Amino acid sequence: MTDATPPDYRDTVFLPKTNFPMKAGLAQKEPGILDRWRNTKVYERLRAARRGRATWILHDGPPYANGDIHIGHALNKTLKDIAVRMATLRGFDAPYTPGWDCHGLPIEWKIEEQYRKKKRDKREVDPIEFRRECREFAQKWVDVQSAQFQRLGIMGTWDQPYLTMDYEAEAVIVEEFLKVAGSGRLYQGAKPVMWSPVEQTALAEAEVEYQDVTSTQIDVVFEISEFPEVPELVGAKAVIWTTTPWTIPVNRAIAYGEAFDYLVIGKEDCRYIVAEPLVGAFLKRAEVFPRNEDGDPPSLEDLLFGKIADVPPPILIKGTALEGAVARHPLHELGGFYAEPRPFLPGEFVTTESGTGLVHLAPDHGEDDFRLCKEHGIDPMFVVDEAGVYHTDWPVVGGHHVYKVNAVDGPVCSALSGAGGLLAATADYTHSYPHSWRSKAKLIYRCTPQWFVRMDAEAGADGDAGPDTRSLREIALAEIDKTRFVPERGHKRLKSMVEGRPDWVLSRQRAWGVPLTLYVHKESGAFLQDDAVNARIVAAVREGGADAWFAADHQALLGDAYKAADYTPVTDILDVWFDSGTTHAFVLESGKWPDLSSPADLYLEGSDQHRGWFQSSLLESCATRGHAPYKALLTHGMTLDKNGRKQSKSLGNTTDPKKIIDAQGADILRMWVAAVDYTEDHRIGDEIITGIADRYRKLRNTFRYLLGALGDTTPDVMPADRMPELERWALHRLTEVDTKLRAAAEAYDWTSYLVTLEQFAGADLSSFYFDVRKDSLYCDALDDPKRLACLSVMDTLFHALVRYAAPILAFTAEEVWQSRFPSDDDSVHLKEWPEIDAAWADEALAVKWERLRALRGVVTEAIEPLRREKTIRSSNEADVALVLSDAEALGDVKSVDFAELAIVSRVDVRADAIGGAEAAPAYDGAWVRVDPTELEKCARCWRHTPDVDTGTQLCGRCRDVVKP
RNA sequence: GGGCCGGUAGCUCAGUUGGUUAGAGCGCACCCCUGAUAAGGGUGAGGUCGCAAGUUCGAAUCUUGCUCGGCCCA
Repeated sequence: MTDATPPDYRDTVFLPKTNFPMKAGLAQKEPGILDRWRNTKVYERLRAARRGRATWILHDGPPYANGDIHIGHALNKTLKDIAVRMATLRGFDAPYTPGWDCHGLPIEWKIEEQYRKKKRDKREVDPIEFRRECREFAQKWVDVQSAQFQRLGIMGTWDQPYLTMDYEAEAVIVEEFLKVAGSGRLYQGAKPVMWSPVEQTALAEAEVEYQDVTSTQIDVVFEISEFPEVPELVGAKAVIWTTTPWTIPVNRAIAYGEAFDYLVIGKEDCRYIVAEPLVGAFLKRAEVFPRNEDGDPPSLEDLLFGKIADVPPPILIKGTALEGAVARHPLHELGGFYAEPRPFLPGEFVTTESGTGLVHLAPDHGEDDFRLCKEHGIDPMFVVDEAGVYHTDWPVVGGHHVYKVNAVDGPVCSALSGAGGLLAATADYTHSYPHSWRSKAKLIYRCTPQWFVRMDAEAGADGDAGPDTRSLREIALAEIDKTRFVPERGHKRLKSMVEGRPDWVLSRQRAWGVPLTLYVHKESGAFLQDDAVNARIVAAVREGGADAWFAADHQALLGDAYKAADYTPVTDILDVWFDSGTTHAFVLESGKWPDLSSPADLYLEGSDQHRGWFQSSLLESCATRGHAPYKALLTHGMTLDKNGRKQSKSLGNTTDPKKIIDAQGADILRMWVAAVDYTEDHRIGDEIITGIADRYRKLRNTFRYLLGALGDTTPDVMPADRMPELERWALHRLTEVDTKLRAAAEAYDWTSYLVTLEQFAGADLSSFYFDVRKDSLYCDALDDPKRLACLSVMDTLFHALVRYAAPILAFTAEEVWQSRFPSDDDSVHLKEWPEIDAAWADEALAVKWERLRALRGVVTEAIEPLRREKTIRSSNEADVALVLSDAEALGDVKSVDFAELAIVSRVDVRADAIGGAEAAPAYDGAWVRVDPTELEKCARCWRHTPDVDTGTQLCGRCRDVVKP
C-alpha cells in the first residue's frame, strides 16, 4: 500500500443517472399532470381502448351540492377512483360518471337565509323564482366540488356529470314515482310532523331548535271502567301527567309500561294508580291526602307504613295487569267522542323518569302516541288546523288556538276541574321545547296527510302488485341476500334495517325538489292512474323541469277524459332520498351515458348510507323492477380526528383535504386512503399524514433508483433460465407479490395491497437485491452477463411496480413513467396489469434463498459490534467465518457467492468448529466470527480482494473493465 | 335507551381452527457509508393486545360485564 492518494476511478463507475427528483414537489407538479391528462384525453382514450372488454361499473352516489368538500368526500371519491383505476388496470372497461344531489332542504335554507338578510318574506316570492335561485345555488357548488374532486386525481366524465336537478333527471324521477304509484304500493296516510303554527308549515328535524319554556303541568285522572286482570279495581283512577294540557281534548288512549310496578293508593272509594317510583313526586303535586304531622304532603313511606289517617297501605300491581283495561275520559259526560272508551296500551317509550308512569295518548300530536295508537287501530282526529286552531265545532276548545287553552284557569283545566278530573295544575314546569329555527315560535306535533310506500302486503287486500306478489320488504330482503358486501358485516346491518323499517314517507311539504305529480279525485280521494296522463306529465317535466308541474295547465295535462275541476293536484315534494334512489334509472339506464348499464357492479359509500342511498336505491328499484340496482355494496367507515373523535367544525378538529393537497399533494392523501383500514372508522391528523409522507418518500426513492439504474437504456430481455439465482429469486418474489396484489385488489383490500408493495420495494429490493447488485451494476463491464441479467430484471420490476402503484399513486406513477418514457401523450394509466410469467415461480429456490437471507442476517448482525468499536467500517472490510451444523444450509451457502451476498470481503464456510466463533442468536446451528480483512481495497469497486494490483490499485475485474 | 361495529408498539396495520419469547413497515435511538446523498445500509429500544371476571392445561383469540369511541335509530 502506498501513501499516495488513491487514483480516482469515479468516472469509470456506472452510477445511476436520472433526472427524476428525489423531492417530489407534488403540490406544484400535480396540476400540470392533471392538465396533461385532460389535454391528451386519457379518460376518453381509455374508453376507446377498453371498448368490447368486460365492463365494470361503479355507480357514483351523489354528494350534496352545498359546500366545500371535506375529508369524508375526499376519502369516498378516492376509494372510488382507486377501485375504478384498479379495474381499468386489470383490463376492464370501467367508466365512471360522477353526480350530485341537488334538491332538498339545506339548499332551500341557504336561499331563505339570503331572503332574511334582504328582509324579504319567502311567502311573497314566486315559487318559480325561488326554485330558480335554488338551482343556481346548487350549480355553483357542483362546479366548486367538481374542481376539488378533480384536483384529487379522480378520473371520470367531469364534463358530463349527472345532476338530480337536470330536467331529464327530474322527468325520470317523476316517471319512476308514477311507476311506484302504479305498482299499488303508494297510499295516502297520516303522520305527526313538527309543525309551526306561525309559518303554517311542516319543519324538518334540522330546522328545529330547542329552548327552555315554562309550561302548565297537570295531573288528570281517567276512571277505569274495565279491568279484566284485577276486576275489583274497576272505578280506580289512573293518573296521567302532561305538560301540554291542550292535547287532553284529543286523548284517545293511555300507555303504560309492562315492566313497571304500579301502586294503587287511597281509600276504597277513591283510589289512584301511579307507577311506584313516581308516587312520592305525585303526592307532592297533587295533595290528595291530608298533610302529615310535619305539615308536609305525605311521603310514600307515610303511605306504606299507614301513617295517614283512614288511608290503607297501597296495593301493588304489575304493569302487565293493566292489559285489556279501559278507562273513561274525564270529560266523558260531554258524550260523543269523549264518551268513547280509552284503552290501556303497553308502550315501550313509557319511563319512570317523570310523570306518573301512565301516559295519555293523543295520536294527532305525538310520534309515540301516533305509532302505538296506529298499532291498535286508533286513528288521529285532525281537529287542529294549519294555524294551530281547533275546529270550531270541537267541544270545550273549539275555535281556540292550542297555545291559548293551557292556563291553569283556561278552558281545558276549567272543564277538567268541573268534571272532577283535575288533581293538580301549576304553570311552573320548565323544560326544553322545540321552536322554529326561523320564527323562533313554539312548535307542535301535528298529524298531516302524507304519501307512503307500503313495505308489506296490504292487510286483507288481494292487491295489484303485478306478477310479483311478494311485498316490497320481501323482495328487498331477497335481493340483499344476493348482494356481495364489502366488508361482509354490511349484509347484516342493511338486512336488519330493512326488516325493521316502517313504510317509506315520500312526501315533504317543501319547495325545492320534484313534486309528487298526482291528481287526487276530490270526491273519492283516490289518485288518478292513467298512462296517457302520466305520459303528458313526464313530457312536460322533461321539457320544463319540475317547475312544469307548479305552473301547469292541469286541464291540458289531464286531457279530454277528465275535468280539472274534479281533481286536486298534489303540491308536496318528493323526499330527496327518492331522487337519489332513482339515479340507477336516469344515469345507468338512460343511455345518456352509453358506457353505463344497470345493475351496477358496485355502489361504494359511507356506512351511514345503509340508512340512506343503499336503501332508497334498493327499495325504489325493487318496487319498480323487482331487483336491486347493484351487485355489490362496499361501505367505508367515518374519518375521525387523531384521537378517534368525530370531526366537527365546532370542535375545531377537522382536517381540510385542501390543506393536505396544497402542502403535501394529492398523492399523499390518496396514499393515506389506501393505508388506513377504511372498513372501520379511521383517523387522520398531522402525525398520520407525516407518517404517510415518509412512507411515500421510501417508495418514491425505490422508483428513483430503478430509473437511475436503467437510465435511458431499454435492456434486452434475458430468459430467466440464463440468469443468476439471485435474479431468479427476485422474479420468483415478483410472482408471489403479483398473486398477493391480485387477491388484495379483488378484495378491495388496499391496506394489504399497499403494504405488500412497500415491503417488496423496501425489504426485498432496496435493502437486499439492490444493495447486493450495486457492485455489479456500478462496476461490472456493461456487457457482463450478471449485469445484463440484473438490468433485465430491473426493467421487469419497473414495469410491474409502476403499474401496481398507478391506481393509488396516480400522479407519481405518471411522473415515473414520463421520466423513463417521455412522450407527448402516453400515460401509465393506459397500461394494463403486468404480465408475470408463471414459470418464474420457483418454490425450491425460494426456500433456499429464504435460508440464505437469514444467514446473511447472521453475518450483518455479527459485523455490528466490530463497527461500533471501529475495528472495521464498511462491511466490505470484513472477513467472515461461518460454521454451520446443518449440511443443507452449508450446501446452500457454498453454492453461491456468499461474500457478494453479504457484501463482505471473504466468507469461509465450514462444518467444523473454529476458534472464536460465537453462536448466532437468531439461527440455530450457526456460529460466526468476523475479522478485519487483510486484503487490499480496490480503488474502483472498493471491495477487498486478493488480486488488487499495487500500481493501479485495481482488482482483476476492474482492471478488465477500465483497460481500454 | 335500542341495533350494528371497533379499541394490538409513538403512527398505520398483520395476527390463520385458542398453543413456544405477539409480528411488519414507518418513526425513534445508535452505528456505517458518502458512487441512490434533504438518499442508502446495519443494529436496537418500544406492547400487562381498552379494563375486569369467567371457560380452559393454556386466551390478543371464546363468554359475560364494564369503559372509551363511531354509525344509525329512539
